[in-house]
Order: sequence, then structure tokens, then C-alpha cells
Amino acid sequence: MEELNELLQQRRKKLEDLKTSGIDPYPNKFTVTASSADIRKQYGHLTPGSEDKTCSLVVAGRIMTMRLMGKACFAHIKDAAGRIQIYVKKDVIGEQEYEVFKTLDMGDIIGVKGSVFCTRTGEITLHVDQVTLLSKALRPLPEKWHGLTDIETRYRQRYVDLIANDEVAGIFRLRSKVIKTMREYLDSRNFLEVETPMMQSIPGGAAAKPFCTHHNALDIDLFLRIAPELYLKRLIVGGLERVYEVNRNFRNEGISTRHNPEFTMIELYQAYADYNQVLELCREMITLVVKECLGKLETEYNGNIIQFDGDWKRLTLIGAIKEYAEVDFSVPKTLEETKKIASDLQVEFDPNTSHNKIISCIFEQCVEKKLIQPTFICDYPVELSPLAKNSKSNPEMVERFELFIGGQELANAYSELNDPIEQRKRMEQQLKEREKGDEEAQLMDEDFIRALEYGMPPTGGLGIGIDRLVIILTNSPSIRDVILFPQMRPENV
RNA sequence: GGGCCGGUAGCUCAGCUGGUAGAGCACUGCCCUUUUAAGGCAGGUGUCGCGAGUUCGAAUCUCGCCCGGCUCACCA
Repeated sequence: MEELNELLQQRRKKLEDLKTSGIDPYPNKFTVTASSADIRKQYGHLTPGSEDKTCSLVVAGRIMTMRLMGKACFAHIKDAAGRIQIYVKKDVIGEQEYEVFKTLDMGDIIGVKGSVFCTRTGEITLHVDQVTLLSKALRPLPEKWHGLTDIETRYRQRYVDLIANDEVAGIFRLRSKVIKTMREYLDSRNFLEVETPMMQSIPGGAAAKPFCTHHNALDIDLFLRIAPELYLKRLIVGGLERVYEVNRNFRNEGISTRHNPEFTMIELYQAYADYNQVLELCREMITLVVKECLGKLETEYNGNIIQFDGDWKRLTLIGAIKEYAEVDFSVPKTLEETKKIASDLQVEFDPNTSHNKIISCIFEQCVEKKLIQPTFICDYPVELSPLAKNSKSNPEMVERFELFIGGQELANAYSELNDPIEQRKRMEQQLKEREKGDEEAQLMDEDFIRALEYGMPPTGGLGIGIDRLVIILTNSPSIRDVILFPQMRPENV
């Protein structure tokens, strides 16, 4: 327990005084009949100076400001819907009640009953005839004018951030609406929402380092999932045909403005579809989300106006490199030539790596950040996509696309590999990569192969990074601004 | 993990060519019945992130550590 400073001691003293005078500072329940927004909306017609004495409404919220003027007081209280001004007069609520009211602090949560009037300056205000303390606050609120700006405190004590900075709740309401809209879209198209294991004995479905944990009763190591992909595809084998999961993924990697160790994706799989149909679904769903959440099809992100209407640009991986890095890989190159090109472009790469991986490095370092408007990049080398199906026209390539917006990868999709023998070969190849030192190469999952052996229909799959989509829609500088409790080093409280 | 920047009152910040800590808001007391960053008068704020060192003297200079931000690397 920390030593209490003067401000905290004062609040505790007030708490004791309230108890002594028979007032319960933490009552069990309170019946509210209106929200701040209800009142502002319902009585918005009142003209300055006029009052509707016939109504009697009950609102509850946190005291955010107080302007005490002797025998009367204006204050603002904040509820989930916003803020509303209240006006408390001694001769209306009674002398004793007013004495108690005067001792209340900013941050206390109160319930108030009264009628509605409009002040001289035109603000809809509740004319209070009864005040009930609902929760005594023992800590002072951040300053009313600057609010809470310290980034560390905002992330560590999100509750204070939400109290002090009104716009923060809006980001998380929007985030919720993004997911809700996606659910509605998919549900209406006969997708089934499912839940698959968070703890997996073989972490698969992505190239990433997992978190490890241990199950005591089974005495086995388990891994927090890096992706639900292999489980969702087992469900396609099982005949569910259209499934999706709003999924938390865990990756034991660096933390940055674009990376949190746990992050949210939506993954969906549609039987009898290929990546072209999934591309159309992806575009349609994101367009709907943007429209529902922003009310328009454009938004400013990081200094650029991003347009979501119309057709989205579609390039091949090689085509995009040609357009943005001005290197043409459509004519075959030797490994040495490729390395030379990468070096000339000042692209960093592992000197022992392959042709395709260097191409991928060139794309990531020279092209990705230039893809501001929604752009689909299609057709990736097999080597980089161990779970995707080969292109019929070019077996070296797979039917895969990634979506880029605002210079970031937002979605990844492919025609799912459903040939169990080919899948086994690919996983064996991944194991070799792993032996060569690639910690992120995928593992053999015998049960997944067995599932494919029962027969998986041709299937298109898609994953969309929810956090990144919300970053773009809210023009947030960091992923931590769109995750309520981003990962931080523990503090000593 | 590397580089750069930061941590001073509850909050937002100033003080940093070394001389023993300040403002606004918040808080306490008094006045004030349509204010809205309400106003007026009076008052107390503190391990200056932590620990060493240099010095007569350190918030200030040096070193180490902790926490955070940005950025690079890894990645979605």
C-alpha cells in the first residue's frame, strides 16, 4: 500500500464523514430513467431561459466539472452517452442535502432527479431536486482542461483514459462496430461462427514464434495459437462449408506501433470458392464496414485520404515490384542477379536465402509502404505460401492475395491447398527450412494431413487484421490506441 | 536487441550555463442562486524515476539501472 498523499487522505476523510452522517457512499443500486444524450435530444427544442417543469428524469454519472456559487452549483456529469449539465440549488434540494452536495468531489458518481431547462447561454440542463451519491471516488481526476495526455498512464490505466478523454470511448465503439458489421455480413451469407482451440500442441497456420505454456494434468507443453487456420479447415473437411472465427492470435515477437503480442483477426473459409471469390467478398465486406462505421467511403489516415469506393487496384507481386521498384522479375533472373538487384535497391536480406525470399524482401522494403490506396497484391511464389494452392497456369505460384491499405498489410487470402499429398510435401519442406535455422517455418501436423485425406472441398480462405483496420479507420498513430489494454512491462504499483 | 528522445506536485508543464523547487488546474478555508477553463480573497502541496559518483553544494554534470515514446531490425 502506497503512502497516502494529502489529496488521497482528504478523500478518505470525506468518506468517513459521509459514513458517520449515515450516508452510504456505495449503495447497491439506483434506477436511471434517462441518459445524458436522451435528455439533450428530447429537450433540444427548449429556448434559452425556458423550462419544462412537468418532467422528472433520473440520470446518473460521474461529476466531471463543478462551479459552486454559494447557494447554487452548476456541474457536468458524464455517463456512457456523453455529458449533461446539472443545476443544484440549496432551496430546491434542501439545506442538509446541499451541505452534503458541497462536499462531493469531481470523480464521484451521483444520481440526480429533476426537470429540464435551458440556460441563458442555451445549454440543456437538469434542474435537480434530488441528489444521491452512488460511489465516492478516492482518487482525483486528471486536470479538466488538458485531460490525461501521458501516454504511459493512458495505456496502463485505461480506465482513467476513458474517464478523462471523451474521444477514447469512440475508438472502441467503432472497433466494436467493425466486428459487429463483419459478423452481420457473414451471418447473412450463411457463415457459421465457431471457436477453435487457443491452446494448441502444434502451433500452425502462420510463420511466427509462439508462446509456450504447460498443462499440468496432461503434463504436456501447449502453445498459444499463432492462427486458427488449420482448425478452421478441419471444419471445412467436416462439412460446415462456411465458417469464421473472430480470433485472438498470439505471437512471441517484437512490440511496435503496429504489433501487439496478442492481436485480433477475423478468419473465414468458404467451400467451393477460390481466391477470386474471396477477393470480392473481402472488398465487399470491408466496404460495408467502412460505410457502416464512418458513414462515408473515404477516410484520412496518416496524411492521406484513403478511398474505399470503386474498384480497388489489383497487381501481381511481380507487377507491383515492377511498378513501384522499377525492377522486372517477369524475365527470369539468376540468384546472383537477384541479389545484385536487391543490393542496388539497398534492400536488406539474408545472403544465404533464396530467390523468392529476396523478392519478398524487395516487396516489403520498397513497395509495401507505397500502397496507400486499397490494393490487392496477387500471385505469390509457392515457397512463401505453404498452405496455399498452386496456380493452374503456373505451378511455381499459388493463388493468393494480400490486401494493403495505408502502406500496411491488412488481409491475406488464398485458395486453400486441399491436396493432402502436396500438403505433406510442403510441410516436409518447411521442416527442412526449420532445420536450416528458420525458427518460423511451419511444423508437421499429422492430424491436419489426415483430415485433408478425408477430402476437403476446394475452399477459399481469408484473414483480416482487425486492429490494423481500426487503426486506419480511426487514424490512430499506434496499435496501442485501438487495443484497450495493450501489452506493457509490468509496473510496480 | 540497436539508435534518438523523455520521466519534476493528483494532472498539464516551467526550472537544466550547479546555489537547495515554481505556475495553471485540482485541493483546503471564506464570499458568491443562470455558471460553463465561472469569479474574488487567503493557504498547503514534492523521495525532482532509482542508485552511485564529481562538488562546499546536484532536479541541473558523469556513470549504471528502471519505465515509457519514436525509430530500425523481426512480424500481421
